[in-house]
Amino acid sequence: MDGYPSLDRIDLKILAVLQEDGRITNQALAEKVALSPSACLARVRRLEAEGLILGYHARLDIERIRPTVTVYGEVTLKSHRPADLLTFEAALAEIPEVVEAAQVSGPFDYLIKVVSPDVRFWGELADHLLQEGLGVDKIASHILMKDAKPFRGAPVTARRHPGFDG
Amino acid sequence: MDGYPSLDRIDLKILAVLQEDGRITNQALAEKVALSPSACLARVRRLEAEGLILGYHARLDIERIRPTVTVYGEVTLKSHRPADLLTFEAALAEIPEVVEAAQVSGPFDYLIKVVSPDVRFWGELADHLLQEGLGVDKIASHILMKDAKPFRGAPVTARRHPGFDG
DNA sequence: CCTGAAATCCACTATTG
DNA sequence: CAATAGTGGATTTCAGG
Repeated sequence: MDGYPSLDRIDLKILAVLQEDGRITNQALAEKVALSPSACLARVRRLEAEGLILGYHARLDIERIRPTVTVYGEVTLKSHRPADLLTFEAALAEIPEVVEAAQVSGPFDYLIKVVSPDVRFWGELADHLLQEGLGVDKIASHILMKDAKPFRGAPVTARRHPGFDG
Repeated sequence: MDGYPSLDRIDLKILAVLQEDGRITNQALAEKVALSPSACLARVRRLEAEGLILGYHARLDIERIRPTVTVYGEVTLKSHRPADLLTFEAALAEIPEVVEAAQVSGPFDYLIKVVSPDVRFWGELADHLLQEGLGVDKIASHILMKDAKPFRGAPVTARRHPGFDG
């Protein structure tokens, strides 16, 4: 459990810019953060090596690529022993349609996001999760009706108080 | 409401590769899909223009950049008139800590994901959402304990049946 | 729609401050 | 740690099929 790496204003700016435009050229990035290209590239490589940048990805409009039903599942397990949690997580890792999974506090244990071709597929997937000795007690599901705010990144710098003024 | 664009095997491969590695060079991409660099680039530009590729982003480990508490909020509105939904969604769009929001079916109306510096911030944000004439009835929240499977993209091609064999 | 060539631009590595 | 300059390689455009 080590602390936070020491990041100066330039590092944070680089992270913010790359999160917004992952394909910006190093030259343009260097200009935005007021650094020479070589110094900028060295910082980017350092941020990658430190694991603060985990990867670069194209964001796709999957619903326009093929028919899709996205479902959020609230999964409750029968047991909360660490080994059982890991077994369940390992199973999720093997299912490509489970695109995201979070262990959460509250009345259920995991919130999972599933991108399936139709509702039947989700039904079969839920059945599998309930049957295959994964210790799943129950699953409540919510179908995504509208992607009101697609994920585009988290704020790199924290505000102290929320506000609707920005 | 138009149908799906006609995408051949190469287009789907390009989308899959770029989703996995958004910073791959056009040359390497062209090689992977067995096309010349110029033909490959033309396809990528077409996919971008058609809106199937919405953007490119670095994926950051925000929890290692700064202290973070991620919360899922289940938001119930008082009214479900389209105008009220849009008002609420517009408010969410203005709050950078709300990193994702989905309108869903079921006993609540929106599932929102919030990245806040601490729990107090989330409390204040929830209070604001409940007070400011946005028509919010109630919010149930779940704190993220462990990011069991971070989002890295959705499968570009659909399977017919789920299975744990891959 | 593709290929292939030509020109521009960029990434990356010394080298130096 | 950062700036500068140079080279190899990539991006991008365009002519041609």
